[in-house]
Amino acid sequence: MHQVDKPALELFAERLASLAPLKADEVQDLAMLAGRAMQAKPNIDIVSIGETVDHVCLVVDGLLGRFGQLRDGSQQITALHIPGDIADLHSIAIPRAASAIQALTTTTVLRIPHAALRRLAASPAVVNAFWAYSAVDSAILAQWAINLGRRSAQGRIAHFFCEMALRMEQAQRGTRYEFRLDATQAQLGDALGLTSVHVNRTLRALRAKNLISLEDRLVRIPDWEQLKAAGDFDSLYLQLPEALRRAA
Amino acid sequence: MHQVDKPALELFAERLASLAPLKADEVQDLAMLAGRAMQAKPNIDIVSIGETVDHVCLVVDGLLGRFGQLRDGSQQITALHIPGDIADLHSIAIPRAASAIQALTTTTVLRIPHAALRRLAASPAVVNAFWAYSAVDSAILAQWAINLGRRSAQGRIAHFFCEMALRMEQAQRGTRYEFRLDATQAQLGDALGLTSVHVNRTLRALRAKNLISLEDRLVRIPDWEQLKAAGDFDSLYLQLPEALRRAA
DNA sequence: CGGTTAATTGAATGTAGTCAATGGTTGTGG
DNA sequence: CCACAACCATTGACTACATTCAATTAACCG
Repeated sequence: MHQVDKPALELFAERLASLAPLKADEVQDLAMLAGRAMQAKPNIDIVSIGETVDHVCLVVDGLLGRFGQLRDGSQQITALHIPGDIADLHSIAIPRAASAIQALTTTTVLRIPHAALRRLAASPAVVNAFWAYSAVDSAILAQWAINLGRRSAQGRIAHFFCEMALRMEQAQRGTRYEFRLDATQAQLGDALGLTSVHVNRTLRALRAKNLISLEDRLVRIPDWEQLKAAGDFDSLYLQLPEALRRAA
Repeated sequence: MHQVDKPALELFAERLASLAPLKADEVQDLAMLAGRAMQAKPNIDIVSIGETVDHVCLVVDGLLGRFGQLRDGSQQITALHIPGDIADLHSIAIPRAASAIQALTTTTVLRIPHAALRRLAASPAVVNAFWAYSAVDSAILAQWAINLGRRSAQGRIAHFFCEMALRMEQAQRGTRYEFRLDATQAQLGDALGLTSVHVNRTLRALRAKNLISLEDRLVRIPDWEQLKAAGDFDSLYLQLPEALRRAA
């Protein structure tokens, strides 16, 4: 029997509460938001660049990415979103999308209307929580940029896995030592600014050093401290709640 | 006689107003915010990673950068801020800094207390404008990541100059065809994820193609359309006001 | 006038990209 | 049930873009 995951919306509400003080009933209201569920297939825009949206995308199950596409056909993933994340909460503040959103694997998305969120945002505490959530998203993006700009392939992948490990743990989709990452090596390349070939070779090198093990999309981290060192990773930017921050 | 620039704080207030509807008196209040002015010298943290700040940094004159520093001493600039920008407005939502802030050249900074901004943020319209401002900052960061991850050195620099050109024009510090960028080639390298040597060679190549001309930190763009093409640049993400968007 | 900082150039090196081929797995329709 | 297609991971050989190391020149400053 498969254990039932905590509802994504509840995860989201709790994360907001961990970033800014919210009253119990505000958290309640957030966790009870309604929306339209949909299945998203890979390689199809859920949101396209330039589109003006009137809803946000909550990841219920699967993996969503924000994509920048180049004229020559290559693309760069600028953010990855796991269950409990809202991929474009900022669209409330700026409804015109500057980057596309696509699923990496078949993904269940809950589309929540801006209108509903704006109603809750009448409370100053809630707007502040929304803003703080966006700010963390932005801090993650800054680390992404540092990763792309200044780290070697091995360091990049190590840092990336460290981040995903902690986020997965926070989302209760595994632990930092073992979690499932449903992306192809080509998609990892798009996230890391590498080619799929080089991702493959670099993963092999990391496996050889016993920094990670990876079979069938299941990532295992035998020695957290060593991987952290290899990726020059510091979890500060994730703004983890006290409870999760131990030894992160 | 040097023409007097429009006050940075006024620029900031106007930009907020262009991102979200604000009442005239709200714009007034924003433009009259008080703070403590300071001179910032290059290579010294104005804000350090992990620090909890109680004020934001408005650039009055000069150039500020957000820095990520790596263990090995290399660093990646994740954002550049010109007069009229607040480099860390998000610190109101998340006071603990995830990246350092430094000046690239001697820079005049106005430190405005969070408390003063929070007072104005009592108005829902103002919080929304703050959030929207942060969201644009984040969209710029996403393009930065795309630049670092997927563009060639020439494309990167071309894209970067296009962005700075339009932002300078918006800040009334030059035009998109000619503006002053007070950064060394090593600093450009830190922004672009390249070494100073390669920045130098790539600039030479761009000059040879007549895409830019550059002497004494003055950037000239003889053919805007050509540079746009070289950098695969689309200004959408900058959310420019109607008036500036022509042919951008 | 040294001393520092920045730009520029050359030569050698190295990391990651490109092109290409193979094998494994899955899914599907005849 | 098998043949075929599609997708993904893996590997090899070659290439190319960017880094590293090093040296020179120019500009500026105390």
